[in-house]
Amino acid sequence: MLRSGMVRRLASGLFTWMPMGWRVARIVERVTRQEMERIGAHEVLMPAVHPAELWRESGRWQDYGDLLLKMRDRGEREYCFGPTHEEVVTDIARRELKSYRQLPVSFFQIQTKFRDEIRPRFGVMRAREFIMKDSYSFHLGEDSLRDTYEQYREAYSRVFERLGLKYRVVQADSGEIGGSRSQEFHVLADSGEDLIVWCEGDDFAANLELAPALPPDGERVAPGAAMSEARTPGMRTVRQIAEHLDRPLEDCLKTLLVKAEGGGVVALVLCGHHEVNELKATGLPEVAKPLQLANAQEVAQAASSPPGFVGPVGLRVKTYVDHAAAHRGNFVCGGNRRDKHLVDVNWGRDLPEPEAVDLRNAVEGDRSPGGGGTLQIARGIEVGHIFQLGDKYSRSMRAAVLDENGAEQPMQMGCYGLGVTRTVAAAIEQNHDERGIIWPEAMAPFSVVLVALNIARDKKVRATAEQLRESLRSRGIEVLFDDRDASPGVKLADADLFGIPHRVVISARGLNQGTLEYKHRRSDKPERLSADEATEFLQTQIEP
RNA sequence: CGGGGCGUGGCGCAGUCUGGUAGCGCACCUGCAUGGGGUGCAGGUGGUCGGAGGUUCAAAUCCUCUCGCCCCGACCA
Repeated sequence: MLRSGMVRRLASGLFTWMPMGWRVARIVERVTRQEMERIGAHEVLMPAVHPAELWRESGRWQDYGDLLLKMRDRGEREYCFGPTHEEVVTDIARRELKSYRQLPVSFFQIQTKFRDEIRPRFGVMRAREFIMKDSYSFHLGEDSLRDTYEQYREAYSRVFERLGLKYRVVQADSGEIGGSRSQEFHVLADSGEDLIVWCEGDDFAANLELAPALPPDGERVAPGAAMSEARTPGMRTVRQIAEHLDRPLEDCLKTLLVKAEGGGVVALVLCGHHEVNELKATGLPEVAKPLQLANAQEVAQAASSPPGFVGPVGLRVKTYVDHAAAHRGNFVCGGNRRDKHLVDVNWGRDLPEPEAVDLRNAVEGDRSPGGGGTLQIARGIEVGHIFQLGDKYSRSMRAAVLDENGAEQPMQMGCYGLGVTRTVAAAIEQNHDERGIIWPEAMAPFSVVLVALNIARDKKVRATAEQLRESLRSRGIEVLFDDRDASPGVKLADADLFGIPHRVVISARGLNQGTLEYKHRRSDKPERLSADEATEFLQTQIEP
């Protein structure tokens, strides 16, 4: 949808913002800036290029990995193009902030960042160079940090509210930036890269990777028929097994062997229809980080069978069982022998009671951890992320103030990012149809588009259109005036593509009856408008 | 990083296997017609065939090297 001329690609992950797109980006900037100022944050502009020594101090010269674009100047000094500004702002803070009386304080900037993404995709959504509003706050004590964090959460909510986007705030993993509590802001869109989970009945909302999957309610079904062996030649996936044995997928347990910390393997058992959650799995003490599947050799050694036929019965490695799998009775699982599975297996009868833990991704319909009902899942695009960093950077970079007792205390820090350019892309992903973009009123590059048909030849059309344009402009309404000498089809199709909310068509046909035609981008039935009252009418359409 | 694919007028592609005058659609320019959902007819402009080297009488085409881009994958038995 960005082919509408909003941006043009220069190279992988690099885009030029063309006039129409840039207007929208500036609207996002403006709204964001206003909300930042409203909570008392101070705008600054930090360098885009940072000296290596600063990043070595925080340890992230290494930790940030290949995402960091590194470079040298003529004197062979090392630099990076800033992907984020914790180091720089902490350096400012430790020079400028000496007393608790200067706190709390927060700074923000709207800056171009660069992250050397492994694989830039989805156009501007995951560009390498992008514009971000980033803020940093400094505090004495965690209470103050929490207060400011709350203010930012509300400010961000107001930004997305004002832009007219459907969004959700979810609990998030703080990843490599570090720190404790963090939340993400997601614009809901089917093309989103992230899965987010929430419950309408309570205030639970989280990124899928963090959402707990609760144990099922009720009693486990009682054991039935005795355990038996089934032939399953060449069947390596639970789906094939379920179909072959005519059992529901939930009843077919899969056993994943993953590499263990310091060698060997660990077994993870899940229901066939569930997926392992990497964050949860690597949270187990024995499991190696990052999560890696065992290779065929390791599988053969541990289970005396090829991959695909591994099961928990008689398996002599450390085994963790997901709550849902531990709750099943009379289930199917691998037989630890080539082409064999076991049927009607029961915990406590055919093998010991399992060590049940939360291993899987939550699925739609699961019980909410908030207790208010069941979970819903949707795709989202992460457009904002707020963190309580604590003293991670202030300690490693020695940024401290004196408290009221004259004792030196590392400052508590928060950081808050909002992707300006990504928000533009996300808005389009959320609001479009087969004809093009449908901008929310607040984000539209123009409020009104005037489509003057046959303007090159029809003097009356031109005069009326120009008059209307001036009259709208004088009232501060942003107008896009299509005075091209192009066929009606072209002009109308472009008007739809650009997604400007209010469209007025001026044509000879209408003018003969003294009327213009008005249509909202979301509606499909045009209405007639007397030429004289057009300005008034548009103003009332736009104001509310 | 691994696998696959593609680089030929501004854009999208054919031509490459089998070496021999570089082509098509769209866009652009000119003229005429048309004028409410990407309009028609006619005539035009525009190409170091990604780059370098090699084979050959002759290279977009064959060989070697190189650069760029796109897609998929990076583990869920």
